Amino acid sequence: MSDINLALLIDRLMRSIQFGLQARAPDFDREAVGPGGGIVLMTLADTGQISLHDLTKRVARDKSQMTRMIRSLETKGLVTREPSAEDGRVSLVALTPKGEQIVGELMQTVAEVINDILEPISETERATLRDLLARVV
Amino acid sequence: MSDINLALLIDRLMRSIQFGLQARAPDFDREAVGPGGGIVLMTLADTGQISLHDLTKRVARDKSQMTRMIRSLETKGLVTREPSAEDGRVSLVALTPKGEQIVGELMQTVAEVINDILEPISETERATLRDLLARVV
DNA sequence: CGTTTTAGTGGACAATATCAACTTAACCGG
DNA sequence: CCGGTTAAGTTGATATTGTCCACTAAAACG
Repeated sequence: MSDINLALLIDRLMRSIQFGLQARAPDFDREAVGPGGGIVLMTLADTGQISLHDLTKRVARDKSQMTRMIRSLETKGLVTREPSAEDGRVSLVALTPKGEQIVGELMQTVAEVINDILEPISETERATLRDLLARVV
Repeated sequence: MSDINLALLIDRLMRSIQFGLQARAPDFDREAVGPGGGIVLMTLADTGQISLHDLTKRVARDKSQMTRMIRSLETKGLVTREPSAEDGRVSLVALTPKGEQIVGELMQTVAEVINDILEPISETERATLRDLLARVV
């Protein structure tokens, strides 16, 4: 039928993931980065070094918010910032070794949680789901 | 490969929807229910009259948050609450006629936005996506 | 050059989330 | 029937996140 409640489905799915992670958070979120920080870290693991501006667009958050988030992660020693050589305005963000380690643990836990959630659908269907989502974003 | 960045994909998709809606918000969000209120209203349209407790579980939010949200929607005249006859603890929430109208406009706009976002995939693929999501939540 | 974008920062404030304590009503075992 | 326990809702306090706007400094542009 209609696209109408796709939004509700996605919202509920997102919530399920958050809840699942939260239940296990004590095991892995030692640095207390929270959900927002987790998304930023995982995105950084995905992209490698990236400008704050591009990172902001990628995770679709407010730029001022991103400034604060990066600063918080920086003081925890998980990311570094260095000014760009070509453009004096941009600052490039990247994971530190410690950040890499943290994001590794995080992604493993996320994978486990999502694996649980996707239990009702088959392996090939999961691949289909990932493919469809990747194409629309 | 891995399930790892499915979380990122879903987050980005959710964000896209929010942004798309926000851009059009002045056209339809006259009652200023905001994203949270919108989800509650659409869920109510889905379920019909429902207890606050079940509603809370359905949208996976905190019960205290839900209390406040419903009260806010109530003062806007979009929902009603009536105590359950069978159980003196539960209060049943439902849309008012005005709420029905608002949620109608909202769902139409949501459908348009999602339609735009899903542009890169075909009609049958959209059906597949909806089906898969519905089965995992 | 002067003007206009663009990347990033900072402040103020609104919206949501989270956690714990509390009230009242149902439930349940004796 | 009664006391203890669980469940539904409410309230309060606080943390986190989101949003908007003004501002600086460095490109880009004509």
